Amino acid sequence: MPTIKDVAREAGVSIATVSYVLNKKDQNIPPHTRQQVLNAVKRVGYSPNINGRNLKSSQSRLIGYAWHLLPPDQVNPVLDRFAYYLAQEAEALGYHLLTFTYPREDPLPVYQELIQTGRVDAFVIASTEVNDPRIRFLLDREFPFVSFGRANPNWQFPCVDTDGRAGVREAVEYLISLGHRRIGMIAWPEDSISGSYRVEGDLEALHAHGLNTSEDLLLRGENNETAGRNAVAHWSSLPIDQQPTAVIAVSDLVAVGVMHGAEEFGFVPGKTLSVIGFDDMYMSQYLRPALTTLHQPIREISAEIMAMLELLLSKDAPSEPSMRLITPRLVIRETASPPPG
Amino acid sequence: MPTIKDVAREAGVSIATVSYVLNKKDQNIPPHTRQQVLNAVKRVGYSPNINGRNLKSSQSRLIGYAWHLLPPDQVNPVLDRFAYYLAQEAEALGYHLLTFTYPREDPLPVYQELIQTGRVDAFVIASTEVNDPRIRFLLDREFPFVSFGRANPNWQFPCVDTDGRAGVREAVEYLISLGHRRIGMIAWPEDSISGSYRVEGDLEALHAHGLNTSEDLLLRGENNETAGRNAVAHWSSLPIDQQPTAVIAVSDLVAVGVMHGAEEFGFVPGKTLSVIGFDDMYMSQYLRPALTTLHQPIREISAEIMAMLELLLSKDAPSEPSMRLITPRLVIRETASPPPG
DNA sequence: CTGTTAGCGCTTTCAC
DNA sequence: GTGAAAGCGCTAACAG
Repeated sequence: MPTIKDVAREAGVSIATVSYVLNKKDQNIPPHTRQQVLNAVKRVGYSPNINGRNLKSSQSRLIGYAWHLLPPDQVNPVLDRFAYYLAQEAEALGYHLLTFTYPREDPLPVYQELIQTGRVDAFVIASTEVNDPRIRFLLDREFPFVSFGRANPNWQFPCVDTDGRAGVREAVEYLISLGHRRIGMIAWPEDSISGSYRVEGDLEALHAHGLNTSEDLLLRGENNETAGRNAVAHWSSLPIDQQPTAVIAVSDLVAVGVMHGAEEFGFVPGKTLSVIGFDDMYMSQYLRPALTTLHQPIREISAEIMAMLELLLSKDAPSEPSMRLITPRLVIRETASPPPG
Repeated sequence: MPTIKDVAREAGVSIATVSYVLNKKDQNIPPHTRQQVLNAVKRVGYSPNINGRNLKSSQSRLIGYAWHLLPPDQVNPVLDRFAYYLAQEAEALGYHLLTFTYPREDPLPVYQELIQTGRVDAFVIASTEVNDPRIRFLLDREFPFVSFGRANPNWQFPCVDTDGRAGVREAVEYLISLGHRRIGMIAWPEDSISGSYRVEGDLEALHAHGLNTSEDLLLRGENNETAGRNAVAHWSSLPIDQQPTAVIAVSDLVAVGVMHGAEEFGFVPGKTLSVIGFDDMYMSQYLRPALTTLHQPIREISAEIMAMLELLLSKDAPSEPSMRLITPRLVIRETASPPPG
């Protein structure tokens, strides 16, 4: 690979001059010399070596993003798209994404190593949990990062998240407008942070309309198909006038379980039992009936995150850490209709 | 961040000595000095800066992997797991994965740039196509890479692939053993390379048992749900004694379409119309009935690819480019049973 | 306007 | 056994 020296020799100038024209500094290079250099660059096929540049400027122009493979080969259908868009946005700003993995029980050493060796200039954190140790760790070290997802309302850090509360509120309002009066929800365990916001949205809308929010209507489970089926099993055991006619599932995956459970227990999904999911995962459009769901605005989130990151990385005096909530979009397909009767 | 100088000062030795003990060269460092250095390293919290190291050794210890977002937000359910395992394997060998994107119509400039700037030491190529221009490009420049997927039988390059032919052959044999005699297949368009191997496996098994391979049984379409439904629509219009009793779908996504189409046209998926898919995507286990499918051995493939890459990157005289085929595993669930009657 | 030069952090050859 | 020093490719302060 040609270096700056080759170009200098070829153009008959010094390496400094080459660097100047390439970095378009305010140095007044006369057009003639500049052209000479540019020609030489083209002739020898030169691009600045990024390692040399990085060493000099002590940066890496790499953003670390940790991948999360959930227990058994499970991939979060939202996060894979997220990573793609993140990479794309990063590239637009002259960065690249370094994707890495870590043992679920012990993330910190990996982050530590990446920082210490100067591998990355910043991180994007996803799949946050309550009091996420990674966020605490980075905050303590004042290492730049932006998170997709909240972790602790008392910590100040730059963060973008889906507004699950507003999304679910809208979904419930929609069901109410369809005529539903008993609306169930299947949530994640109480320690799930994004799950909690979604539940809040549910309760808010229900309260606003003076509807029943009894315990029987709010069930919880892990993020899998079984959780949905179990919930329907439970509801079908209730007296008929206490059974919900519509359900909000905390994720599309759970919604799939609801649809299966519905069939199993004598409901007609989308007819005698309406369902609304959350995520809009790729398969959801192909389910029968096609799933009405809240679309996670992944693309906007990625863009927003990278914009924040750029700000952090560019200005020396980082402004107040801000938090941006982005409202999911209700995608109306076939699983929500007026209640029977 | 502390540098090697800080350690040297702290330990009262020269930077060379520090480097020697850290790189465990055969230099005979007496245990006492070595310990002194190690203590100093710990005390100042030092890790070698990777940019310095990279510049010196003119490498980056980064593997480039291009992401592929198919048309409308579609993510290949296999490739996201692939990327995860690839990252994991790379890390085990002291590399990291740099994930990048490129415009579908014009990949080369992005690869070119990554090479020229010294950003990556090698590439892993996935989603290969016939005569894949990226492979031709890298071959011409003698830049190290390993591909997941074949491209041209006349080109010599290191490559790992799923043995679609063997997999489909096994699936068809299985259907035959169940008693099926008319077995259809839904393939991708003829220019799909991995699709062609899967078709070969189908035809081989059919021929071996002297079964019908008429044109009506081999249908083609894009990689989506519609392709599966269209195929069933076509078959249901055939005289009953020409309709297949079982179908091999070239992917799980297509298989989903078959299941929907089956219901729509009066078949019972898994009963009056057996279906076997390909991929074992995450959702397949949750379909009703659960999809019998060929599991892509993604983990093994990633490991094999990284092993090949390491060989390429380590030895100066790269051995013969080899090709490894890995046979998918038939995962028997609920969509294949003996034919009716 | 342009060139000389120092130095980013590291590895490694060559001397002592 | 250990250290001095060169140099990887680049940027930028400083001369001239």
